[in-house]
Amino acid sequence: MVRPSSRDAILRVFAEHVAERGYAETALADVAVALGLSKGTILHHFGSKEALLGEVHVAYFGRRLAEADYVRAHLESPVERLVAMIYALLAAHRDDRAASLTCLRELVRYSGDELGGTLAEHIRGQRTRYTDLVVDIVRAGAAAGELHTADPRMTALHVFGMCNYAWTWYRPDGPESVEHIAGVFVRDLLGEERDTELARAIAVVRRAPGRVPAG
Amino acid sequence: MVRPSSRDAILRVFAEHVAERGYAETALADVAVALGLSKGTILHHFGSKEALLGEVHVAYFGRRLAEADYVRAHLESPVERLVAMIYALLAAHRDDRAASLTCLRELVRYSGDELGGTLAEHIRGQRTRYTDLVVDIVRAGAAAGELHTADPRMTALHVFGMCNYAWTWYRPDGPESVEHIAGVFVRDLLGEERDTELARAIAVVRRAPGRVPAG
DNA sequence: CATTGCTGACTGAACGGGCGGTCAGTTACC
DNA sequence: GGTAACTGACCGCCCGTTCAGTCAGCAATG
Repeated sequence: MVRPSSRDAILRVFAEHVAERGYAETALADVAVALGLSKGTILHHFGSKEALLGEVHVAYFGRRLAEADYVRAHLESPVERLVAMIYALLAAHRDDRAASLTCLRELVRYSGDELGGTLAEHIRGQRTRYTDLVVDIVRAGAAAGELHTADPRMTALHVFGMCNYAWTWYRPDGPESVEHIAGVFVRDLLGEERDTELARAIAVVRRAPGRVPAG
Repeated sequence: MVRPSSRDAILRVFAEHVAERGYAETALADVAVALGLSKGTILHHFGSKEALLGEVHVAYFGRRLAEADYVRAHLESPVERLVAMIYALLAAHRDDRAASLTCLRELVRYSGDELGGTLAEHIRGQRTRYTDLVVDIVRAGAAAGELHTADPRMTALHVFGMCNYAWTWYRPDGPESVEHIAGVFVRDLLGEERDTELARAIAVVRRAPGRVPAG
């Protein structure tokens, strides 16, 4: 295999395997042969299997946070921002598929407060930041009277569940497009079609940095 | 340990372990010592670790389906039925906790079309039936003009995600009660407080069969 | 240019622990 | 005494991790 940056290739193939089979069912030996490398090389670069998973998480959340910052910078109204976040989360299932599936499958490894080194702590920090971003959007929308909620944090968790759970049923080659799904979800949540907001949100998210172009 | 029906005890403790650690990280030996049994006994009753997981799934979905049938029989309006299903799904996180967590964690094992014997097929059948129940409720509500959706199946998946994803953050001893969470979700979805429907739904679900009283 | 020595990617064999599963035999109950 | 629950020792595989060593590139040296 080529010399430079096997790291990225390892990360990518590892994520693909975990996305498909799950972490525990993924053997480093399989990843190695898929890359034409030896098992030893993978450990040489990352030290342990767990660290490898950690790096996939950090990279994924880095991308989502960059995207979110871009949305925040380019859309003003809370409704548009919220719609954009919904679309972004769903689009990641299609365009950043391996990492999305990996992180959503193995989410729980970094949710509890169990210790786990500085890496795990960092990942928890990223998650908290992302969550807070959406909570703030919901709160702002409620304050502006543009959307209604009895509890912004719960509504944010509602949104995360609605979008993230799609990993269990969404298939890129399925009949429903991400744009259609986002449209339905937005309508469910906001009570009416929001086609203009949706169109703007889609346009902004598509231009956002940190996105992996559809494979 | 007592002689009769170790089966149920094994199933229960196994589910508790999987709920806490995950399937792959659960060792049958640990379950055995927790029960004061030997590993051999567990295999003697269930044949394999996988079969054990399967039985937890079957029992869990059996309970949810019994509950759903009861709701269907005791509530007429689609809105009330939908509210009841939301409450039931959330309440299971509290009252049927070990099985809920186990099944939601390991959901994916029975979602793909990968083969897996008659048991896996049976479980897929249960899941399909449950999904269809909710899709039908949404469709009926839309037809009656009582709720709006651009796509009943997507809206049903929205509801499942919203409720099921709670496994990643809901804690029985947390600040928010299941009733509060259900109230917020229902409001998010239906656009306004639905306190009377929620109260009726809660009352019906609490009387439903197949429920495990809060531990 | 040839030599030397360093660095870091890479290898492959071996290790060792964990764990699901097997089985021949024992115990307890009807 | 037949049946079913139960045991505990054992097997064998899988897989993450270790490690001593190879090889390619490269910079400094003369």
